[in-house]
This record gives sequence, structure tokens and C-alpha cells, in this order.
Amino acid sequence: MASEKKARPKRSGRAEQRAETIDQIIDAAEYLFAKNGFYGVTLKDVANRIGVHHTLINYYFDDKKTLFEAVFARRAVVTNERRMKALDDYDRETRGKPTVEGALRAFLDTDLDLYQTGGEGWRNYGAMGAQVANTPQWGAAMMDRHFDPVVLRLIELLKKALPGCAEEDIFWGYHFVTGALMLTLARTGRIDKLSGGLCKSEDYAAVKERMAAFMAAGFATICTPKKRPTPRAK
Amino acid sequence: MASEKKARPKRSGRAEQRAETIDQIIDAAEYLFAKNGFYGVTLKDVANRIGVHHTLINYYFDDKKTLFEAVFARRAVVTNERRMKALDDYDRETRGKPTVEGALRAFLDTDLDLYQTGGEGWRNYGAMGAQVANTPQWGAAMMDRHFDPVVLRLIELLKKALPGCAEEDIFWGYHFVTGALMLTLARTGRIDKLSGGLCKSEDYAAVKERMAAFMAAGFATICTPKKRPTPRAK
DNA sequence: ACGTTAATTCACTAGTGAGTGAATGAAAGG
DNA sequence: CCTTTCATTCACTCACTAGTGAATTAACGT
Repeated sequence: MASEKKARPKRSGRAEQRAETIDQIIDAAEYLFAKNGFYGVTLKDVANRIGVHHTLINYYFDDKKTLFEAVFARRAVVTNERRMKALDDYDRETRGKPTVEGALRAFLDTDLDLYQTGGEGWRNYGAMGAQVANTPQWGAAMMDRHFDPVVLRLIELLKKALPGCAEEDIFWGYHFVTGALMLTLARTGRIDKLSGGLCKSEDYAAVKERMAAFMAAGFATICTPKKRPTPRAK
Repeated sequence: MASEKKARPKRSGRAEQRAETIDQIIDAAEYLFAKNGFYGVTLKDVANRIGVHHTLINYYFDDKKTLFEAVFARRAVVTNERRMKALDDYDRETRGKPTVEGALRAFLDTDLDLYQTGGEGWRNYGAMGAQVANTPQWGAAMMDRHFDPVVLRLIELLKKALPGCAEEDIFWGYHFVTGALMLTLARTGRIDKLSGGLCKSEDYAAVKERMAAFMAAGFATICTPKKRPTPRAK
């Protein structure tokens, strides 16, 4: 593996030290949760990765679930702010006349850029998110809690771009979009093998190039002008 | 919860009994793995669910991973056969002139029907598969091992339907399709809350109604007639 | 009926997991 | 300097995990 154990440079200030240690813990946890999921990681694994005693994690976080939440939340606020801003900007720029592809670009490309340029941490976070999104138990609820506002903002724009389209169609369209995005962020390497090396899981640029247009066309197709306008007679 | 512990009717024949027990174990494991993933389930959980001693599982399966593989494999062969046949049939029917949507319907609708009508077991299996598909470690490899042939058959048809389309575009398109499908099978309930009850995670029919057309339009859009025919001048 | 074989449980082991409360050590601050 | 505060480790606990090998029980063939 690339990075197995990082040096722990002792920081001066007390508050600084504290913040640094917490960040290291979250980084390590993020890395491991991304690879093995919540139950596939022990607090000892996390502690070993940064060379501290495992009970130190209990000192900073009430319990394992709290740590998981902290990991998830840390970057969620960042991506949410960026995306929300991108959607707002786009809405303003188009003076309330957005296109589907434009809205999707604000939503997708903004994020893909982040994962592409944000370094290993962001990529780990993405993989972790993909697992959460596909976890029925508490996963979906976590997604709700953290991402509903931005998603609903996107939906709003999509509605504007598709006037007269049945709401269900828009929600199902979003469902397809998010499924595709999550699998991208999971970076499982499956597409690499499947395509014989032609496509690379890590290639966010390739996804960015195609995804918004692909999905926009899908929306256009399932959102026919006026959806089922009271079906009369059989 | 709906079914917590099923009665274990003792079967007559020895081979029959054996087969039945194994099936019960796999059912229980499937149910639990779908909910909590590999590491979130203990052999005792599985055993308790059907009222047997947990070491009985070690009697029938070498270890936990073997059990997991068995659960995964049991239904994989069924869906693979159905899908392969559907693709072959469609290819024959169209005399080698498939459409993208037709090929996708053979691939997607066939499976969605199965999950819709196959009962709780199939639905659990789907949720489990979604988690596997988004698990970077051994998950992707498992998908490769079990599903590559059918997927490559689909890709073949898509290539025929989109002559002159760059291969990468087709693979990325498939990637989007499978991501969307996996999230559907995960049945996390997220879309229910998001849409305020307008859409239901369990509603495979709604997905079937939209998915193939949605994705076909996507393919049509990213697979422009001839992809990047040596880009001359800027 | 009887010895054989297979299914199932039992008694254990060796190791791991999360978490707690006390002990240690090092900086901060007056 | 001396005390207080905080970060970190230590020594434990309690519950649980996967897995093993022997014991038990029930069906099978003869």
C-alpha cells in the first residue's frame, strides 16, 4: 500500500496539537472506512495507523459511531457549500432559465473537480460516501441528514428546466444520477478490468466529460412534455 | 421486523434435510448481509435467525467468507442465465440489428422483473449485491468473477447498436447504468423521504418504466456518430 | 435390532472489540 | 517554581468472535 503510517510531528500550541491529532484520527479513519466500511474497521486499526493508543480515540470521540459521523461530516460541509454556491450562481447567471445539463453540471462537475483535485483524502471520502449511500440501515438516513438541502436545490432547478414534467420523473432521474455518481466515487476498479484497461476508475475527468450530458438526455427522454395528463379511456 | 425467526420443519430424507438446512442458512445470511454487510454480521446472528447452533454453519461452510460467497453465487447463476438468454433472444429477434434501448431492456427489465416478483429473498440479494458492487476491496473482484460474461454480452450488443462509437463511451455508459441499477437494488428508502413519499424504493415497476429509455438517451448523446475523429486544429 | 454414518450440539480456546477509570507526563499559567 | 490542566497511555473488564474437536442424537441400510 502507498501510505501505511505517517509521522506524527508534535505541534506546539495545545489547541493546535489537539486539532492536529483529531485531524489525524479522522484522516486515518476515513482511509480505513473507505476501504472496509464501518464494521470492517476497528478503533485499534485506526490508532495503529497513526501510532497512538487506541483509547485515545475514545478520549476524543464518545464512541465508534461518533467518529464515523465526524469523518462523514467534516467534508460534507465543504462539498455542500461549494455545490450550493455553484447551483445558486448558475441559477442567477441564467436568470431563472436553467437547462437540465447546466444544472447537472453545477451539481456534478463541481463535485467531480473537488474529488479530482482534492487529493487522496477526498478520494477516500468519496469511496466512503458510496458505501454509506448503498447501506440501507443507517446509511440512507445519514445521506438524508447531510445532503438533502443541496439535492433539493438541484431538484428545484431541474423542475424549472423541465416545466410541466411530472415530479416523480425528476426524482427518479435524480436517483439514476446519484447512483451513477456514487459508483464512480467508489473507485472499485471494476470498469478497469471490464474494459480491459480502456477506462480507469480514477479518471474523474472522463466521467465529468460525459456524465452531465448523458444524464440530461435521460431527463429529456423520460420527462415528456406533459406527463400522463389524466389518462382518459384505456 | 417482518420475519424474525422461521420455523424449521424437519424434512424426511437425509439429502433433503441437508439441502434444506443449507438453504435456510443461506437465506438467513442473505437477509442479514443485505442489511449489515459482511463485517456487520456474525455467524451467531445467522444461526440465531434460524434457531440452530452457530457452529453448524462451520459444519456446512469452511468459514464466513465461504458462506458469503455461497450466498452470492446461489442467485448469481439464476440472474445470469436469464439475462444471457434475454440478450441472446433479443439479438436473434432483431437479426443482429439491436437498438440501445432494446438491449438495455433485455438486460435491465429482465432483472427488474426478477427482483420484483421473486419475493423477499431476491430483494435481499439485490441489496447485498449493491453493497458488494460499491465495496472496493474484494467487492469489485466478486462482481467481476460472477457477472463479467453477461455484461460483456450486453456491451457487445451496445456496440452493434452504436457502430462507430468509441468503446470508452460505451463502457462509461454501462458504468452509469450499473451504478443506477445498484442504487435501485439497495432499496435504501432515501428516495422515499427525498420525494416526500412520491417515489418508493420498492417500486421496481417505476424504475423499469423509465430506466432503459433514460439510459438509452444517454448513450445516444455521449456516443456521437464518430467520436473524436482525430481532432484537427483547435 | 444394530452398527454406521451424517446432522447437530456442546464445551472450549485463543483472540479481538469497544470502552472505562486511574496513572503518567508534559506543557501553561500565575 | 509549583500547581493545574490537558493529552496520552496503561491496566483492565466484559462481551463477543470464528473456529475446533469431541460428544450426542437421529436417520439409514441391512
